[in-house]
Amino acid sequence: MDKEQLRLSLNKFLKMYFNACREVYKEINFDRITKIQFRYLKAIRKFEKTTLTELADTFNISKPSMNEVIVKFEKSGLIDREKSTEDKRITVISLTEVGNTLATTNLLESQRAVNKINEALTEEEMTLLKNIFDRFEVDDE
Amino acid sequence: MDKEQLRLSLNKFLKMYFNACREVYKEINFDRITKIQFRYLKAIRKFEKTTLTELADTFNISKPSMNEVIVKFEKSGLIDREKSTEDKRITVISLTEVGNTLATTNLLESQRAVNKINEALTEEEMTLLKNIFDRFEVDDE
DNA sequence: TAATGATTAGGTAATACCTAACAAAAGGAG
DNA sequence: CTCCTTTTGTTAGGTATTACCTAATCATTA
Repeated sequence: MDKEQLRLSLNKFLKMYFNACREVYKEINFDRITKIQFRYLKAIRKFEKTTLTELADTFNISKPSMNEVIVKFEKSGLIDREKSTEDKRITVISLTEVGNTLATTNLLESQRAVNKINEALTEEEMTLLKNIFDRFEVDDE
Repeated sequence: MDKEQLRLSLNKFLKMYFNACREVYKEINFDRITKIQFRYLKAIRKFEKTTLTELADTFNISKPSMNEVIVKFEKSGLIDREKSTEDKRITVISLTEVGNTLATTNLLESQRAVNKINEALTEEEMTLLKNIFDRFEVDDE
């Protein structure tokens, strides 16, 4: 098969996906969040419950720097902070519902894309596509 | 078909694509370029030859602001500037080869992805995939 | 001579980092 | 059980970069 032709076809599919992304981003006001902030949010989500020190260590930045981010996240309603009862020095950080929505945009985007796939293809085609997609299994980071 | 299963398979494919992107970005040092700078580059590419005023008007920012960006682009070797011979007030802006490469990253990324598809699939499967991709034709912006 | 294109000078606000210093709490040694 | 050290979080103050701004100026054209 001619690679350039396949590339152009791939771009059609990708364009559909990125449109789905843009739709979702618009709906949840994703624009205000920067790349690095998004990475912090995803880390908090991964930890479920975490602390300032753990986050600062994870990203190799100083605690005051991390604190700045965390304070801003709290003011924006993306995280909750609660004093630990066992160790009163510790403040437990977790995502609010809004923060969780932002941190999991990939879920929303791909769900949206799947809906579009569902609309465009037959059952048989979807099965074909799924089988082909499964051929691209990669290790997680 | 179960949508969640299809979504997980889609993610495998997307992960392959984004890995291809990351490979390319690493190779061409894309990290230093911000989102908005990328948009400016793409605009210069679209115009082929343009001027400061045209760019400032296009993005609705002041000419000094635009100038700042342009000067930085020139210092980074992304654009060339040449005085017009017809109207000596005008400086014509165009992309260098490096700038063009950056502005067209999508090309490099999707080419890379196609190579990975080529490695993973048979001729028959690629034809199938191409036909399915073609079902997602969208209007350009 | 007025208008246009580009540029310089100087300023603001936001982001993303930093070090130094410190209070509160916890933990261990004697 | 008290004293000392460590840990956690926070404040204060600082830097560099990005992305914008207005005002003013210079060269050129109409």
